[in-house]
Amino acid sequence: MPKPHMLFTHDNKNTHFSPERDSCCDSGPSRSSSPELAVDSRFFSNKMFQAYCADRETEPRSDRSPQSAGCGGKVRGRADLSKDDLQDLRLKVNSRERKRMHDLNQAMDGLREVMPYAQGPSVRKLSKISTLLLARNYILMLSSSLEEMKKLVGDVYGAGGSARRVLPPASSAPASQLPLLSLGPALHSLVGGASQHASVPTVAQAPRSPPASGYLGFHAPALPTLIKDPLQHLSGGYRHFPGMPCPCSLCQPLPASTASLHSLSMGK
DNA sequence: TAGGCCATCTGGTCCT
DNA sequence: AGGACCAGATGGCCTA
Repeated sequence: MPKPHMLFTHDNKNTHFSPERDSCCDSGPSRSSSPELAVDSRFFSNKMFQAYCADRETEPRSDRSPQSAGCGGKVRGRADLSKDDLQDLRLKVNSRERKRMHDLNQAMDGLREVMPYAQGPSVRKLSKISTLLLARNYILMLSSSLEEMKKLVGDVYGAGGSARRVLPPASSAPASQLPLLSLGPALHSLVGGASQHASVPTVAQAPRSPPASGYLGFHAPALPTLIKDPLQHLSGGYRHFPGMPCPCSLCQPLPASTASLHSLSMGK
């Protein structure tokens, strides 16, 4: 016997049926990371949908005032609402919550798009937690690179050199092409499993690389699954990006200035 | 088959 | 009062 709310869902990975979709407050699917909401014909023949319909049909509708039903203004307290009205309210709330989560997923997709990680149909999508952790390290790395760049420019100008002819404009290089000095280990540990679909063969990690938890900047208990096996990335490949410095630990040693950043703990 | 990840529902809380 | 936000619960899909 499924929970009541489960009557409204069907195969949430591939197809969805949501009675709430009829709500006037629904603004339509906004999700890109999850399947579009669609009515699956199979649902109309299964027991879940029949149970849902039977449930609604058996409810008395005479007490359904036009003011309290649907998205109309509510004039009664929640305790005074009929069963039908409560259900309508519940569907409305569910619809809003679903849309909110879809928007959140869309933002997550937007974040994935700007992450220096191989993307494509054959590559498994980064999980949410991996995306967030990777994004954090990416920001730290970019900040560190920027500081180093400033220091370098300062040194060059301080020495009276002709930096203008040597150094490209700061804005000429996209952020994704800045040196990924310390992102490699984090990438390896975060996407070790996901990158198994990548075409690049497995690479061995340099022995100097610190444990993944240290690079990720979070403590082990916070994410036991991700760091369950710090060397898990050894079994996965990493896709090198053309025209982009390789972030993997083999190609890029970890500078001290960046390493210090990774000792920061991630606050909750 | 267990575990990870996810979408969804739900009730509570806070804010406008 | 209504909406946003959050966390817990639940069940489905996928992978090792």
